[in-house]
Amino acid sequence: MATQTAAQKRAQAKAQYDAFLAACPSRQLLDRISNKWVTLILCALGGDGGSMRYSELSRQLAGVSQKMLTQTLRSLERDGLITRTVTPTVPVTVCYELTELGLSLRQMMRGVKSWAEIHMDDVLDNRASYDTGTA
Amino acid sequence: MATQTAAQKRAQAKAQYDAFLAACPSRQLLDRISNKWVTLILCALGGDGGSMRYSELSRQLAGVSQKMLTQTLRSLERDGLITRTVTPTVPVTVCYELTELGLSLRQMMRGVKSWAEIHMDDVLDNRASYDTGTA
DNA sequence: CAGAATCCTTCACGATACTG
DNA sequence: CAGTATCGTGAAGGATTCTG
Repeated sequence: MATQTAAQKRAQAKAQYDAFLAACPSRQLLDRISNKWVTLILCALGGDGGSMRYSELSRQLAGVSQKMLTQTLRSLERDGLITRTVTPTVPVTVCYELTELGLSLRQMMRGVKSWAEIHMDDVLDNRASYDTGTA
Repeated sequence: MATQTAAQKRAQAKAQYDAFLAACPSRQLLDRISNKWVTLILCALGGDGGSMRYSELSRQLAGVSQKMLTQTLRSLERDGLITRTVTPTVPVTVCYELTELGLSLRQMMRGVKSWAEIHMDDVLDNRASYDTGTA
């Protein structure tokens, strides 16, 4: 059977992909996930119950357009980082949730988001120094 | 003296910034660092001796244009994540190195880059399933 | 070697309007 | 509520040329 194909492939994967190479698929993947909205969506999901509706996400990610939100969610769903669940109520209810895979990436993303918040003032100071020529 | 201004501000910073808010400076910072080239540059620096020349970076980050490389390096320098050292040899020698601040972010970035490489096949499988409609 | 400056294309993204 | 579809623009980013 081929039920372990993915596992087998993954066993070799660790040495196979290299994002430093332009043609490597992992370069494109890195490009997709190195994105403001991806970071924020992954951080938002798993916040409380681990499941959020479209409108909740829209509210939490202040300033995101429907287009960007939908587009990013689709991309994440396609890559298997989140699941989309439609409940046929009236009106319809859609919930997004992290998969195991998405959860594993969320750890890093939380780190990146926190880094930005924690070191904001350091960066601001550095910019001020750089701009005024202060060594 | 104002030598501890930065430290004082940082003491409050942890609760002050929130990247979920559109107007928060940390949102812009998150946008800047959530970037393919930023990730790759930070990963490249600190690789060996911790210092790299412009041409070395250019070679390592396959496919990067001079414009993007220079632009990203300037941005990182301005934010205090890397230092730029010019040695007036003939021809001139320029070395880039991570600062403490840059080093702290590099940890996350290495994680993100590794994640992309390690989970590439998982993502590829998920995409195939999504595209063919295979549940 | 390590850029700066210019031009030019494309596409990311927002705004708007419509649907089940 | 949770989208899809269309349009328009501004800016990101590549290619090219020039310089200390």
